[in-house]
Amino acid sequence: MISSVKRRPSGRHHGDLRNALLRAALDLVAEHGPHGFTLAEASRRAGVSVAAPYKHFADRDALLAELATAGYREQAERFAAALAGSDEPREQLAAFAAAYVRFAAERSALFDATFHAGLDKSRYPDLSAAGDALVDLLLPPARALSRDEDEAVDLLLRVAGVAHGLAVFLRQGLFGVAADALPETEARAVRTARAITHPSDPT
Amino acid sequence: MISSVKRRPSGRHHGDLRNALLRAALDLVAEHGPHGFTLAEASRRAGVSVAAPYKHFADRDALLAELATAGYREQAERFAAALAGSDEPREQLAAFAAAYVRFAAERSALFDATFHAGLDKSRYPDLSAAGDALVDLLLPPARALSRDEDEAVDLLLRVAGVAHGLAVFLRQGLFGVAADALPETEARAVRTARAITHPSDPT
DNA sequence: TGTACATCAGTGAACGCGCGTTCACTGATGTAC
DNA sequence: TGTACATCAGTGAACGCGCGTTCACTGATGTAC
Repeated sequence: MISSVKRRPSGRHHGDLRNALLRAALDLVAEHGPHGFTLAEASRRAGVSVAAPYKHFADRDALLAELATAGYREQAERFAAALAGSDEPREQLAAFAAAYVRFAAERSALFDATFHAGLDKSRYPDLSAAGDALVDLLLPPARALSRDEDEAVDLLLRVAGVAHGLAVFLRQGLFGVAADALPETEARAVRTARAITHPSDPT
Repeated sequence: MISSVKRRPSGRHHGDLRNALLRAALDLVAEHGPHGFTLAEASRRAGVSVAAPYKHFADRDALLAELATAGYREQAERFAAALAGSDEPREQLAAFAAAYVRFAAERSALFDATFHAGLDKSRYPDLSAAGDALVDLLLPPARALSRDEDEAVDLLLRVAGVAHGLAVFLRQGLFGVAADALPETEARAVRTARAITHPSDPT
């Protein structure tokens, strides 16, 4: 195994415990769901005592919040790339919907961490800021298709709504094995987004 | 308080512990989420020892599964009523979407119990049967708008997808206080369902 | 009507478990002189 | 270059807690005779 980039791969000190804990936590969420993560088990997997995490995180929830924040940031990257694929607002929103579904399938633990961890967002400013950034990223194409701000928010919520619903259904296995069903579900999300943004949509 | 209908409102025996436990469990889910429910606390609220529930349920998950099953059954009632409001398939699906959102808002604990409890459905035949019954109920209007079965399933999933996504967003407070936003969210679900089933939908 | 008995819903005490968190500590590292 | 020292990431033992589950039990009820 090629050792990851570390500042100090020293004897006593772990070197990169912070990230090792985040990775272990993500694995636990992947295996047991967002509530199956425990600080104790994450410590064990990182090869460290149960007290060690407290040198890097205030408490259990703080670690989870950091995971969720990372999730939002990765979503932002993916959605930005999706929007960049076209300059037609309708196609941008359709690409966003597809990217949303893909994120939930490919990074399902991170998806769970952002949506199902049950964190009190207001306690974690970085987390809510990362969430707000997503909205800021996605509003422009919705505005381009809308008469006013209310309509833009409405449109975005509807497109994000389908994306989220289909993503959750995919995660829950309602479409059979998740990996097999991904392209199909992406296509479904795209078609639905197009229907929602269709000029003849009887709004 | 008017006492509920009981077979034996006797001294030593509780009379209706089974239902009292289910009600207490539902309250706990409402207060702390689907993972905040504990058998011990439910027993306390029912005014009974922690061992008492085992006379009525095999274990903790069995109680939760019963709650989820009840949730599906109530959804079935509500959706059937929604479909009965029209004989136009498009309007039936739109009414279903609205009813879905309404259920999530008005019976949020039951909604959480059905979707976020993380139960292994295959271990509870009654639960999965109740879930299947929902699909059977909703497929007919989707079939009426589709060329074949695959298209019908696809259509239903897309409509249910928006309904679910908007319901979750509403639950998470993305639209402000849930109660205030309910009519608005229902309307959004209806409009989106109509857009999806619109004849000119570029499928 | 009275009595003996089987049933079974609920008791209360106990179990082992894993958790989050705290604490005084240690020892490798980097730095100042 | 060598030495004294401050730093601070990680240790290991311990805490109190609430949980799910088990167990032998009890006593009110309904029933058979």
